[in-house]
Amino acid sequence: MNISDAAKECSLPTKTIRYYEEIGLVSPGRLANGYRDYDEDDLHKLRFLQRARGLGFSVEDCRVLLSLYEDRNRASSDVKKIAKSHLVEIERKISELQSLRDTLSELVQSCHGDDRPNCPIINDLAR
Amino acid sequence: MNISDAAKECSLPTKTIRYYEEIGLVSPGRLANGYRDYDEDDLHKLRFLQRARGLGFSVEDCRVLLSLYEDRNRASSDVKKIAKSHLVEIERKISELQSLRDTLSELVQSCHGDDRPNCPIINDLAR
DNA sequence: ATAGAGGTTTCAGCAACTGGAAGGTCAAGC
DNA sequence: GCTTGACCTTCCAGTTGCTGAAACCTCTAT
Repeated sequence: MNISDAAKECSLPTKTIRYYEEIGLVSPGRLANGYRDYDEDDLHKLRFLQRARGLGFSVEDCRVLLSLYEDRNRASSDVKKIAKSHLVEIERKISELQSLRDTLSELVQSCHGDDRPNCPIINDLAR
Repeated sequence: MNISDAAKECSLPTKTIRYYEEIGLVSPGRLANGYRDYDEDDLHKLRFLQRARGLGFSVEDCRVLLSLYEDRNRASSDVKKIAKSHLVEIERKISELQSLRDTLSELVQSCHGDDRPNCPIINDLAR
């Protein structure tokens, strides 16, 4: 299967797929004309990457997850460890953003937003 | 005031301060020896940037906010518009992360995390 | 023969810094 | 006067995860 069909199949841009190859995540075979040729195994990995990235795992996490995915004997605790620490990261980000939102939304609400120059938002930033 | 004192004063790394100068956000004077020399005005701007970046405004937002900050006649609605759209962005990110967290936390919970190879997380990613 | 829709590589750029190298400057201590 | 160490300077490269564009090759259809 050529790259654009693989792209459709896995919901990834061709650019991204080539990039994943460049950094050693997927290595499709090549046809006589030099075109990349994706088999079922490659497609599986690409779908795996698409899902894992979609869940916010870093590319380096994905590299490890892929190798665990390919290792029929890995312990589920190895996978769980990565997922858990990613989860902690996500939760940290959420609460950080929530406190940002609270501060910012107070500022926005206190600003009348009219033609006059007085602005509590700017005042706060400049304080 | 030299750069490292300014850095302490504004809670910013010197590298960042030089970077802000490079992209035209702050332009301190120079001493005879070539050292940067920050006056109160520069420090105000740096503190402003520190706060605004801390609130998650992009550097380009900060550029606009700074110019509004310096414009004694700007309308508060100009500021409010930027802050509001930033707020929307933050709220979008929060709910995105929340749904990520929900999915991931289900997966993590369903994985027993022991020595055995069977792993619902990997299974899900590979599906 | 040619047009166009694919494919290939390589380089540059995005955001917002951060690290490091190579070198100039300054104050203190001997 | 000299050295040491802590500053300062500039410039270049790297980070993350792609994305755009240029220059070129290949295949298919007309």
